[in-house]
Amino acid sequence: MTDRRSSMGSSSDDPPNSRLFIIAPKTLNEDDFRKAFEEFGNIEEIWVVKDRQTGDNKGVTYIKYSKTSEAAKALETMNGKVLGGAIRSIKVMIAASREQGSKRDSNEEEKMQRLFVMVPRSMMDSELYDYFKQFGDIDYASVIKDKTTRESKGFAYVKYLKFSQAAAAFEQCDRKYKPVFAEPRKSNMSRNEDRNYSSSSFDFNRDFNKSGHTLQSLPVPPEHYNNDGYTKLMIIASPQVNQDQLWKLFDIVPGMDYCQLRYEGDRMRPSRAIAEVVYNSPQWASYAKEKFHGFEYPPGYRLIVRPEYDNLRSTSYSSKSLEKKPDILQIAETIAQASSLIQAAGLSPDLLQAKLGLIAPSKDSEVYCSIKLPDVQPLAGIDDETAARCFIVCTPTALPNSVLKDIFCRFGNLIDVYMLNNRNCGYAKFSSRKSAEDAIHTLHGADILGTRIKVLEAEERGDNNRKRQRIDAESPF
DNA sequence: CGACGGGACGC
DNA sequence: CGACGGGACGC
Repeated sequence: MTDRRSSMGSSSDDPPNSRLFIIAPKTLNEDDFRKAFEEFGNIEEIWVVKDRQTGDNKGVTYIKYSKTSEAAKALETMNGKVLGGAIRSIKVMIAASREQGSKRDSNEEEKMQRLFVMVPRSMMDSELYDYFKQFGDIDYASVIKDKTTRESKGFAYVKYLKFSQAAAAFEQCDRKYKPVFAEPRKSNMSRNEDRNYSSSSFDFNRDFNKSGHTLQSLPVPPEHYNNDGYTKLMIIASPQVNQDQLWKLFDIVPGMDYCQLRYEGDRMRPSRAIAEVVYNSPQWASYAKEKFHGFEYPPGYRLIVRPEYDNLRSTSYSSKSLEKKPDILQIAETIAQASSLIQAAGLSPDLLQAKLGLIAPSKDSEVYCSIKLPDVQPLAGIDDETAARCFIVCTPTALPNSVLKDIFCRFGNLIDVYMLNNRNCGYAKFSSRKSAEDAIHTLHGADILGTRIKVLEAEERGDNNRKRQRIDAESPF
């Protein structure tokens, strides 16, 4: 049952793109094809299609190779060639799957030249390029990133100029990349409005947990800016945020009247923080909404900011806001501050903290982490192998990836860090044993953003591990 | 007290 | 121009 041929048959597309579809003069027979195509690799089958009744050659032939790269070389060399004294040349293509039949999609070539690969979340485009260029001429190498945070999603596209180059990468790249041939990008179909912007569908858990896909990306028409007249905002934030922090954050925008915060849920372990923030003018209120909605504070946790309409003031604000309005320079500076804050959301929490130092100077690092952290260090090189792994446990719940990365990179040589799906444990991979040991030594038992983390040496993966405790218990002392 | 991931592109 | 046959029971 481990024999994949038994269920697939040699005419299937396994490995992918290893079967040729050939249009050729009807005079050519199987031997003609064999002679011409055997030099490119191991041919599993040649099938010259004949009419069921008459037995006539239909001018269509399939050739199945063992390897994708063999089919690639054969295609690139033989397409357009004339075989065995025939008049017309042959046309060589990659056969579509049997299910797909004869229909072909628009981006035919892209399907053969582009790979979809898994990469460590630390990998950047340039590193991806530098690794994959050894297999051929790269059209582009692109790590997919979250739209708003710019964090890597952990996968990437690599497109080559030739099928044979993509095939070489597909077969020879390190298996940790788990390469597959990429599905062609969806062509100009009907522009689907797949996002649901209904404003009543705020879901705290969704917006809290999901990275990068919040209502924040909603395009807001400029007219919306001042029209509503609201001056009060409702904020939903991580329960780790306190009133002082939130006050200082929203006070960046001029004209804040007050900020009041309460917690929801268990008193000892609140589920979220809810705040009301009131500005002395609708302009600043909507400006603040614009800037802070979706902003990561603390890093990894997006604020949800929405207008509150219950308390609309008429026009009484106007005189007040006029008299309190700072001068132009001051406004410009403040906006610049706020903007750099917003941009910093995509950067490391370390850098973000530096920015936040402007407004919450003293104990911000203690909010972030209970211990003194080393400085941020560069990640491991792209060819570095994993030398040691840490096993991580977060209580009560997993930390966001951006935070994990920031914490664990500080010991140097970090390859990747991730939590297992829907669990509070995960792994950090290092290319240096010392780095892993340092991380364990420093981070074990630390408190990060209100989350207690354990950092242990990871057990060898795979086989059932004997329990150490038992052995320890048996040994005297 | 938790143990081995994940998969689709801003036009 | 141009899209899918034939093989066959062993442990």
